[in-house]
Amino acid sequence: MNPYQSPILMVDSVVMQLANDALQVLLIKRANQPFQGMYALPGGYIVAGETTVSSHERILSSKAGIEKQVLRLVEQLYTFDTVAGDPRGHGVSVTYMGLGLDIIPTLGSETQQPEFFPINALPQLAYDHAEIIAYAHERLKSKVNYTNAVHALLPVYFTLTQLQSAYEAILCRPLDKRNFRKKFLSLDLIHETNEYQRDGAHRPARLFCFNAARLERSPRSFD
Amino acid sequence: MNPYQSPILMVDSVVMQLANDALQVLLIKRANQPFQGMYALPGGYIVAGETTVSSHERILSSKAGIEKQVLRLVEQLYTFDTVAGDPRGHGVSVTYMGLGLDIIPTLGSETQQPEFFPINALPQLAYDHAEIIAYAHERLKSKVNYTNAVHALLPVYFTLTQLQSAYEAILCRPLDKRNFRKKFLSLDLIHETNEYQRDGAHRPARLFCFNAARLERSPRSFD
DNA sequence: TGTGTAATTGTACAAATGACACTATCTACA
DNA sequence: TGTAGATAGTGTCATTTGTACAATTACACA
Repeated sequence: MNPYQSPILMVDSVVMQLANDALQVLLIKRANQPFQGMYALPGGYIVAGETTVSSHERILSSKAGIEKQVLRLVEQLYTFDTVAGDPRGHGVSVTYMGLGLDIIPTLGSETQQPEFFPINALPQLAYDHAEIIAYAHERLKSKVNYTNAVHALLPVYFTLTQLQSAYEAILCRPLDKRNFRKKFLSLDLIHETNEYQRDGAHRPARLFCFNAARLERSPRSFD
Repeated sequence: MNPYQSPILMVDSVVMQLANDALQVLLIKRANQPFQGMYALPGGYIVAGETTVSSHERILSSKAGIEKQVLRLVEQLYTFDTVAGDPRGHGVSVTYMGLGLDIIPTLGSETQQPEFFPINALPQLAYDHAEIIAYAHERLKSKVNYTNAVHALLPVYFTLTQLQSAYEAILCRPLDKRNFRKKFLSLDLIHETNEYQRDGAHRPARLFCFNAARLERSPRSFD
């Protein structure tokens, strides 16, 4: 059917969420050689009849029990040639980034101990997965500067403090509270509600909400 | 050898250069079905033992006689699933963008009438290639705003007027001469030389030169 | 009612952006 | 030789944006 012998096609996935004031990445412990016992991104081979997108969904479901509805933003990252020094031999890996909230990985049909790790405290990783995660992190950092992408990491109703914490976790640096609020509110990406979050022995925080549930560009960049 | 049946892997290439004050895209006329006689991006199948990068080089050489040294900037764009309504059937296409100067396409070993067309006056295109070109154009527009990517489209020594024309061709809008010069010079991406270009019956223009021959980010964006 | 805790708000200075028009320098030709 | 034609080169002001910085508000609990 196919007169050409293609390289092996794979998908690797960088699933991220916020927890404990940090951006966290989903990793699995490899059950088999190569890199047995080491951590890696969930990934696998693309089979006939699959698009890269549907393959990505299948692999996350089977390896970490994560169904596609759980990911509130999915974006293709980059396609890597995996030749030099890669024990898998010659192949091509299409990588995706998935963002969500309160994701609880479970043992899928292929049990692989899925677990989230803070992006700044990752274990040693198999393959070139450390580079792929660094690439995903850069992409996310830049994306939150000119889009509402952070919506995929937050609940529908959130406080400005939560929003700022999300940006600080993604950008890995502290932000000035007054400047952050002034700037973000001027972008017209969110609107206030009349609800408040009562949290403890202090003034309650007003809850806000994104205008659009889907990815949207802001008129100018955040930073 | 490969226990999995992968989709067909392809590479498509968006080669661009400046000519006649316009950004131009390399197209070939298809010799075979499907889309026989229509224009398309140069592209082809990735064969065993090739990376996507080496496949891209081979395909440009064989289909348009363009050797890799001629492209002064090559960047991967995106990987498209080619399923819905695509006569090739199920496949995955990795797309690259290549930028150069004074590229003269020739009939390669696979003769396909390669020719440059202005990006704003393209003929009807095969497959989803119009979308791929639009994607490449968006990428380039955004890239020249925060990098020195335009260096790949200009000669080593160039005038500020040439530089501005390049930006206008890429961004498809006129720019203010004084603001453009002030802004660009403040970015520290180029330096002046003591050479002048004598062109006709008017004041000669000073020649400038990029500081770095490779891709470099500018401290802030251009636009 | 006082204390602790987090939420909310404004000002002043620096930097960047954007609109806008005239002078300089060369060639060619009368 | 000097004048016309053509492109190169340059500065100011008003507006917007970025950035540094601290006091007050509203609630829970003791």
